[in-house]
Amino acid sequence: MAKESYFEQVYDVVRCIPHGRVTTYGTIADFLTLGSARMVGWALNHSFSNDGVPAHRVVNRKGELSGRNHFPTPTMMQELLENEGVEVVDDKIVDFDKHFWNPTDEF
DNA sequence: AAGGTGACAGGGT
DNA sequence: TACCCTGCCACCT
Repeated sequence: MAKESYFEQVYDVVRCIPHGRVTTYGTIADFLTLGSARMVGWALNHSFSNDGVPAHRVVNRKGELSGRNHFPTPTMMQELLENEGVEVVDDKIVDFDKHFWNPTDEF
């Protein structure tokens, strides 16, 4: 089997994020033991080349929608989260750890 | 080949 | 879930 690229593995985990849940870059990086969270952020930057990747469910450790500027519209990320029942105020997720999801929880 | 960049994280203040 | 500084690793020019 061909070795998947770094971002391919990140997409695989992001696709496993349940509806209405969110996770952080560091959590994904730690789960994949790929190195640092910056790699995950860089990978999600190219996520638009691959549909089906709910990048809006991935935020930084502060629960802030740090990547909203990379969406077609900066407000789309917040709307998507609120649509899934995640309350967002001032570009930050309310009760972040309550909506937090860990990939190891699925395995 | 070398340096800069990036949707970050963690600890100290 | 403050704010500031440093470390982190792959990709691009």
